[in-house]
Amino acid sequence: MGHPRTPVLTMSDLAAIAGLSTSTVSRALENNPLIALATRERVQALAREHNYAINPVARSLRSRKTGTIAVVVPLVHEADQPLSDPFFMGMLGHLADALSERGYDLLLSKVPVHADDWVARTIRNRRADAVIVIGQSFEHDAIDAAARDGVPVVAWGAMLPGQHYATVGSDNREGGRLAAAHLLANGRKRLAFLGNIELPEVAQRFDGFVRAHVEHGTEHDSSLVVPAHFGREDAQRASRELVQGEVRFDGVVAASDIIAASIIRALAEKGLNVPRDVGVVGFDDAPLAAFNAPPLTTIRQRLEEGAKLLVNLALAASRGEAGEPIEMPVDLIVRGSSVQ
Amino acid sequence: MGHPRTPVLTMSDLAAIAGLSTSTVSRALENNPLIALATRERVQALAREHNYAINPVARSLRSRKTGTIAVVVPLVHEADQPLSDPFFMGMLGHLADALSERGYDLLLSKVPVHADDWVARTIRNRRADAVIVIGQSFEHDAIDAAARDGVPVVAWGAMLPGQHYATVGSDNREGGRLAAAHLLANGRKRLAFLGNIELPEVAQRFDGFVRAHVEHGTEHDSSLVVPAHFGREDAQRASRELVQGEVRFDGVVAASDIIAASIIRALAEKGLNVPRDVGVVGFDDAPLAAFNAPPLTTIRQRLEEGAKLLVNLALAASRGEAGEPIEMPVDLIVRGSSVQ
DNA sequence: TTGTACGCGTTATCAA
DNA sequence: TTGATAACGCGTACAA
Repeated sequence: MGHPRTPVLTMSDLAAIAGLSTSTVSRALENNPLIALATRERVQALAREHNYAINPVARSLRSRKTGTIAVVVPLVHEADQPLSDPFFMGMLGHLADALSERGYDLLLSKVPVHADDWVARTIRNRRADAVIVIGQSFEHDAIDAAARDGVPVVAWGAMLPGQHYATVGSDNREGGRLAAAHLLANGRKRLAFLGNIELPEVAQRFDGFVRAHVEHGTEHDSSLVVPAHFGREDAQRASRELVQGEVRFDGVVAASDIIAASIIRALAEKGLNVPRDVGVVGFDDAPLAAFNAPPLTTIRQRLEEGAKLLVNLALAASRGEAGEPIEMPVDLIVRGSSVQ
Repeated sequence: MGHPRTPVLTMSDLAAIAGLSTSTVSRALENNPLIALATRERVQALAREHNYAINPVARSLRSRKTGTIAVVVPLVHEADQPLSDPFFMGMLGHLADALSERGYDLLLSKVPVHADDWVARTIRNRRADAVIVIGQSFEHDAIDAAARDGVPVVAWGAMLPGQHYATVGSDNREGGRLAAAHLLANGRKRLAFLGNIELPEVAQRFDGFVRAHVEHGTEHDSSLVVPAHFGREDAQRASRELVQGEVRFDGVVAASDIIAASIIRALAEKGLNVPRDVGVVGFDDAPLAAFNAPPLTTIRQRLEEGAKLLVNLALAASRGEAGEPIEMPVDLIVRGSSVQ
């Protein structure tokens, strides 16, 4: 380490080597047909030979494009480490794929929400051509304000009335409805809902949960609605709370697979069996869902497709084009946690 | 969207507003004590008021610092989506934390290995102040060459003789030894090893596996060494292969928790019970390990600490300072998959 | 088909 | 304590 450090070649160095002007070299490297084919090939060969790479920073300054998209993950609670949530991970991976396919880099930011207006600041810090926010969280207003201001920003999350930015998200209401309807159809009578309904997406899932009850001609017990954040620890805390409460239940709709796994574990600790005593439905269809004991019945979100759409919208936004919110269909995946 | 787009304020705009020169403003924003305190405060207030933010690109061009560290994840196989591996995700999350604590951004690249010299190219593309490679994979030579060339690069992975870059990694030999010794000590007689020993880290784990046999006065059966990549699909394929093979075994050391979960599942499909019929030890202590059925006995890697060390080394490297390879202790975590 | 000249927005050097 | 001026490395009108 700390070795030779070959002096970095600059474009004018390369021009000197080639006996050309920098403009010609610049155009040749871009394969600009204005330049004679022979010249282009010679310059490109020279560049390879001398290990020359365009300085992306200078290029950005001049062209006002960074070739980078920022992905920001709002952290709801300091303690949360949501990057460990399989949904975030999966989304991140697919975004990385979709972006690199388009030749873009991914700048990752985890930003503590409500730390003043850090989300807005991060968004405004034009270090990237556009910003993708994973999960509006409580930041809808900040994102919306930035978007109104002309910041190219899109988000994964719920479609909200009057929003000024494009979103891609699952049909959360349908997801919540499918989950609850499935349990009710299988003879479960008293369903609990585990999730933080202050988050727009979760609120919509809960809407669907309520609607399924209406459609089934029953009512849900609001004392069985327990707030649980996506973080593993809080999911465990909330699960224990629900299990140790006095209100009986025989079905649970959870806002994520992590939460579903937590409640199953908490039930087991109390000697209750899933699915015999309680049916559980998760959300996400995370990779772990199939491996859980028992395998999780869950609502599948189409992450890969969603990531591609988000990237499309983000790139469009970076060009100043508007985009329409997209709501993606979800699927109920029935596994062992809900049926015998 | 595509709205007003407030014209972006430049530093000289702000200077004009303040009635100062750009030099003074630049220094005032940096809180340079050369500038009168009153002036500094006035400028900073003005900046906030007008929503001014330094253009990071121009700043980089001039100062030759990007405030960004690149994290590259070599993809061994096109089909692999290693970002879904809990180890990578965890590492990434902790790196993001450690970097943002130091005020750095994280540029994420997934690079297809052996796509010519893409790793080297990415590394050389000074879009970041330093590069952290997660998992040397097969790229040791490329990384080493870049490092010899003066590229500030560090890696998570195995300590290899004569390397020119700093590494942080677990004591893989001890990990492999602990895992195998634990199974042997509990009466298992015939141990299989599931993992791709062409990867330096896995090779070292296998070394430890062999060593445990020697210490125990037994021999391992080389037909029970089955290559398995970290990807979920290949882990399942390899697990089925091992289970359907003719050679009997009563213990498995897996190179990751994902692989451990896969073999347990494959055994279950064949009607074999873990831990009764076969004892299984994983590697990583991923969050899912405790949730698996049965909960996984595993070798814990100290990710958070490792991430911090990697960041320290990367920043040191960006300053041209050398760093020493670090090998971190591992711990055997005994859970239900290895003992009754 | 190639070259000249300027500017992107900042920081560093030197002078005042 | 502040200001003038020159880079940083590249892209692009405009000229040749």
